[in-house]
Amino acid sequence: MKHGVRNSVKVFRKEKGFTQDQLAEMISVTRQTIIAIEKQRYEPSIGTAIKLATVLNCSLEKLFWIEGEE
Amino acid sequence: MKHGVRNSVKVFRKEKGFTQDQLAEMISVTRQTIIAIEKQRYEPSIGTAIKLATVLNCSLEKLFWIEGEE
DNA sequence: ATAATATGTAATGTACACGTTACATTTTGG
DNA sequence: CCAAAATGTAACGTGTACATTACATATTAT
Repeated sequence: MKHGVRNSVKVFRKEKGFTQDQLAEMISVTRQTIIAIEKQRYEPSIGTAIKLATVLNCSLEKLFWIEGEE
Repeated sequence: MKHGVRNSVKVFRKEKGFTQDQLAEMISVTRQTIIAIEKQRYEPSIGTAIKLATVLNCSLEKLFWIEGEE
């Protein structure tokens, strides 16, 4: 299990009409971090995840889930 | 902000009557990881957080929050 | 008391989250 | 079209989540 966590950050970001750059700045990370998360290259810390859920105005459970438990 | 994320893992673990050892095994991490999380020494990945919320039978939002936003 | 069980601490190592910079490709609007 | 904006890729560095082992201190039960 390289990393079983999936997310729908890209979906919610587009829904809000944010660019990766904007989203990155809103939660104080770099655009690279947003890209990596959206591309499911790595799973964020709970801190980054909470910030994402907050600015994307959705629950952590809807944003992140373990593959196979959706 | 060393790490602004707080958690109530210890509270929920005790509520369920689990030992650190049991909890660790349930989510496939070492006891050290549980201790470090409970002692707020570091914030877990979203993957570890989801597993904790699952076995402790509570929402991520109740288990983890950003300090000052409780 | 004391033995078992649970919790904590400490040292060392590895993998990976995240930052920084730079450039390349794709998408969008005038 | 074409230029600007958005998205993606790559290389390298740093910090830290997490593993492993070993030992020390609390807590609980007999």
